[in-house]
Amino acid sequence: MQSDKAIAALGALAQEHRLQLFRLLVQAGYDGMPAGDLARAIDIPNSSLSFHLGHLQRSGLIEQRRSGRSLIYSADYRAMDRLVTYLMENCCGGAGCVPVASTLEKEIA
Amino acid sequence: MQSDKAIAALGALAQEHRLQLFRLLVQAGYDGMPAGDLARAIDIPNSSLSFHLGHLQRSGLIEQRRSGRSLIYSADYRAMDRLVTYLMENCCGGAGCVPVASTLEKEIA
DNA sequence: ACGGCATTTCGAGGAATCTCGAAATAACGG
DNA sequence: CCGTTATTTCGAGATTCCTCGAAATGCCGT
Repeated sequence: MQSDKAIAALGALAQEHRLQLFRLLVQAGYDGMPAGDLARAIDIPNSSLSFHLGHLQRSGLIEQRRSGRSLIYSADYRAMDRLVTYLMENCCGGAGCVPVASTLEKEIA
Repeated sequence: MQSDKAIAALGALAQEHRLQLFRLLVQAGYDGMPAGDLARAIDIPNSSLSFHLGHLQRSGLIEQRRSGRSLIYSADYRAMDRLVTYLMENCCGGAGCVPVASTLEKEIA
């Protein structure tokens, strides 16, 4: 994952309503949830909801499909996987969130 | 970790310069780096650098200590660990969003 | 084709973010 | 003390973000 993609994903999650939405969709699993249910669940106007869903979608974290007159949103687990992997590899010093071995030994010594 | 802390950390990393800074500090290990070196490394004015370092620090991702006339910044690996843990527990459907983790550890070993 | 339901797009206002020069603070050496 | 170096704070301008009502779009049942 390139850092600009990571920034887009981080920015998408760095907002109260969007993080709430994404967590709901993660819980909902592959089936996802229709927009209406989401709006009701977090109690915001439809237009605001749509703005945030669009943001999450543009960042690649969620997907959209149609079912009748409802649009169903679902989390893209692979995108989230790529983000977490990016963070672990680039922002955690390699193995888990622990600095690289050399500096770690220095700290312990 | 509560979601408002997670949002602060995500927002702090969701910016080109700040992500760059944090990655540099992760690489630098516990020793960290002085502000001047950071400004030179990513080529931005000192006042902008200070703005972003302040942001990262307020979000809890980095720490500051003084050494002579230099201020040394270093990554707080535990904060990053908490963020990644939060994402895995709340945004990855429970059972780990990162099947590659095992292969990563293999590479390091 | 028409009416109604689910959702998005548009537009505008207000808030927050980013940038950067200039002035202020802190620490060292002489 | 004074000058120099390292860094932060202040202030203003430009840009982006968030919100939400009103209008538009898409789909379905009749």
